[in-house]
Amino acid sequence: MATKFREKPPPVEADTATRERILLEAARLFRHRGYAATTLREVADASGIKAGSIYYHFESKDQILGEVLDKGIQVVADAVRERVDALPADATARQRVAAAVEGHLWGLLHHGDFTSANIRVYGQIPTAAKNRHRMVRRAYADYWDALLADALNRRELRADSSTAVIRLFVIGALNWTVEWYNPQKGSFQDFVRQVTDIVFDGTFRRK
Amino acid sequence: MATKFREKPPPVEADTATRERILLEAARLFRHRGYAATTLREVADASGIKAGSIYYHFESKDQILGEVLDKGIQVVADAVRERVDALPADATARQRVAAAVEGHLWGLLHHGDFTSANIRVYGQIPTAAKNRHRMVRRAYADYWDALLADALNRRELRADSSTAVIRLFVIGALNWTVEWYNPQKGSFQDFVRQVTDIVFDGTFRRK
DNA sequence: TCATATCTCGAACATACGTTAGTTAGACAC
DNA sequence: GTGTCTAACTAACGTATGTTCGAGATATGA
Repeated sequence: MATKFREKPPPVEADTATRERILLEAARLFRHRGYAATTLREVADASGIKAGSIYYHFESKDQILGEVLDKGIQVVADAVRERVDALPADATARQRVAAAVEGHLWGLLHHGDFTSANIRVYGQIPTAAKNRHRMVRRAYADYWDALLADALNRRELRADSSTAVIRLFVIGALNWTVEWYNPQKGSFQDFVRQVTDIVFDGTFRRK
Repeated sequence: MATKFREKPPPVEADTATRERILLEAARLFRHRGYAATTLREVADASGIKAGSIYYHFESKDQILGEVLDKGIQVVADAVRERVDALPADATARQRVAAAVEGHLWGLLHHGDFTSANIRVYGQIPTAAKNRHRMVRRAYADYWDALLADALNRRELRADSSTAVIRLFVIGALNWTVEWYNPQKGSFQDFVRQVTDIVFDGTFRRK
């Protein structure tokens, strides 16, 4: 039988509001309870709908997880690129990495539920979900590798560790700040300054 | 009716072997799947017994979690104290912190299932379990605070960040290494050197 | 006003979970 | 040999989960 085409395709984003709401509450719950411990009934409750209604917006709990994970990386990557791209062409590597650190921290801490959900949950999800999400992570890691390789070429980066180790160490350290950063103790800008100082120059005075 | 006392109390550790086995496999599964996603039937399977038998050794799944969490901190704290205590009395603060970093990394990476389970799961457990475990964490944090306060007094530590921020940043960065450390890429000692260098002196050359 | 598309609801489903209880087999003491 | 302790087993219980599905409600457009 012949397929009947619509004259006008329906709006791709039918009801954005509750869909976003579901993602937001899911991220918050994944962050604080983990993926398996979070029930769709809780997500629905927090979103002001019933559990069955979730399936109008998503195909499965797994799909919600996927979107939460992706967004957790995306908000950070966007904030980083925005700040690095805003620099003048003759910026030093140190300035570029500083901009990346600030962007990373900003995205991380201003979308804490998505980023923390990503960080906390990623290690514990089935391989299939991991594989689907891996590309997004890989792209962001590559961006940092390029940034650090450039800093090494310009002889601004210290050379006694590989750039891979530096990247893993620094991003790991930055990521973990979402677990202990307290916005009530000083301004965000001051926090960025402290963290950037430690990343660049370490914690001890020079011997 | 009168309670009848035993002449000889039974051995406190009746069957240590399978009990330890259960803890080990539970830690491994908690690490890789999370607490809620790990079933006692999986733990039992991995331990070579049946699910019901777990209740001969433990009162509940919660109790297993508690012991896994505690051990995750304890193995690290022990390794740190051992190395710091072995230093001569006139050791510099830098030497003392270096010993602590090495101890932390050693405990962390040589008992990866317990330490990683602790790190990954702690943020996602019910408040009751968190409160029970909090003291153990607090004690270890205090130890580092003392170490760093001493380094600050001796003017070896840089003074432009609070010791609390430094402790949180450094321990967070160290903890995260369990997520990416690869023993097949270089020796443990070389890894410790790289990480210690970054912690002390940062990633960039001095301006 | 009617028809259609959008969104939500409520009830049900099969499955899987932590936990309990009763039982059994072997080891050791008297 | 009898009784007791240890350590494991099997089977079952009640509950909660992700998901499905048909039926309403609301709004939009002809």
